[in-house]
Amino acid sequence: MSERPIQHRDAERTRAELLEVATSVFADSGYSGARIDEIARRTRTTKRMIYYYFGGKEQLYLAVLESVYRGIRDKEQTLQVEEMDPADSLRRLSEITYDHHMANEEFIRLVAIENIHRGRFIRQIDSLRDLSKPALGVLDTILDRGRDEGRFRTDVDALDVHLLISSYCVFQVANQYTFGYLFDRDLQAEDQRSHLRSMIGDVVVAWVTERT
Amino acid sequence: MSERPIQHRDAERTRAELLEVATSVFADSGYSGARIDEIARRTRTTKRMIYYYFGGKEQLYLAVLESVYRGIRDKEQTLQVEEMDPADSLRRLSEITYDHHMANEEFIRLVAIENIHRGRFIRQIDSLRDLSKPALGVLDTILDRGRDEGRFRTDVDALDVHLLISSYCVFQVANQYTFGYLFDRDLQAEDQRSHLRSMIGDVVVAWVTERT
DNA sequence: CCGCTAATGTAACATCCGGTACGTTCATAA
DNA sequence: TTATGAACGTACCGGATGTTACATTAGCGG
Repeated sequence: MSERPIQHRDAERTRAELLEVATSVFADSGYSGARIDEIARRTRTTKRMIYYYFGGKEQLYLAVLESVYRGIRDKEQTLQVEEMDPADSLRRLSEITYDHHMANEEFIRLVAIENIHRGRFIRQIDSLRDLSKPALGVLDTILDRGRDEGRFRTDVDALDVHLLISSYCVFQVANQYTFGYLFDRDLQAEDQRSHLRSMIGDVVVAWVTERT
Repeated sequence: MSERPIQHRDAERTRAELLEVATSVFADSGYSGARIDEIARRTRTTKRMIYYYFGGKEQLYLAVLESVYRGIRDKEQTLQVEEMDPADSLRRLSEITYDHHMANEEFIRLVAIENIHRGRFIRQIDSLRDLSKPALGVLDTILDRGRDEGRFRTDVDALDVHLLISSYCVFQVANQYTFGYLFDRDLQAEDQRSHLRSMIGDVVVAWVTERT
């Protein structure tokens, strides 16, 4: 038996592992449904460490929330919608958002869970507010360009567009199970993807494009 | 102390009261978060009766799910989108859907909860499938009319339109807490309502309207 | 090599919570 | 009136679950 040179007593590793597993368990089962014992069991450490590093179940959940939001925003900031035709930019942004949501079901689930709790936990993390608003900057730039070129309506707000795109993309992930069951359509199916992926861009562009 | 002539031993009333309170508690706290004791406490009967009438927590939750879905579909079927201009009909349908969702937060929350559970419970209630699909009939009729008049695109599916409208309306209720907090905009605020209410109709009409 | 402390493990505790055993009461029908 | 069963209440059980008291070990500075 080859003893792996496991780094024992690695505070950072232990903490990180707990956070990672906790993210997965909370996303799976919700706050009440998640079990401290299960989180511990799935790591290489014990329940005791959750209290040592986080203080308790609630603080662990808060740490999870903050970490996933930061992770998402970090990823978002690396995305670049290149300088191009404003309509194409909107399409591109829509597709990026779509892909992004599809690839981060765990995050969407945690957001849904947080909303079930009426935002009770997220309200305790002030730092997240400042993280979100800049996300509208790109959209604002695109809309400005389109308006300058006289091709976009002037009465459409960036936040409204964001709301529209978010709604669509979040729904496909968050409500896939009930929708899929009730209407017999698997929103995650490969053959649906390309259609659904391009659809929201069409919708947005059709909406913001000025008609004469 | 005037003894109210309460009807004791009224099986139907007891069952109904349990179901009503359970709906509220499950919508508030989720399946795991809901407490059998709390449900009982909020009724005029005892915990024992939950097991007498429903069998257990899970069966009670299933009964709640089925009853709210039936209630929603019943209400939907009484709605009539009158014969009028297809574009106006779409706007009207959008607004009806918007109002409907805003007025039924409890239902939206139960759907969200069910999706957190990946539809595990709803899949046990076959009867709900047949209840949902007819809801697309109205939409189909409107789209047909618009297409016949040569004013709507021919490649837009009723289910796609439904998906778009649902996404938008569900999101406003389901994600109001995180969205409201992160972007500092209360989606339920009175002054937002009229704008958000008319917006989705504009979006849909712009999208399905044929441009030449 | 020693001592100190951060990091970890063990084992239990106290409470919560879904579920049930058992007894009681009321309404109805014969 | 009485027998009977549906409807209801009480009190409790047993396991699950978040939390902690206490003991232990590894690793680092001196």
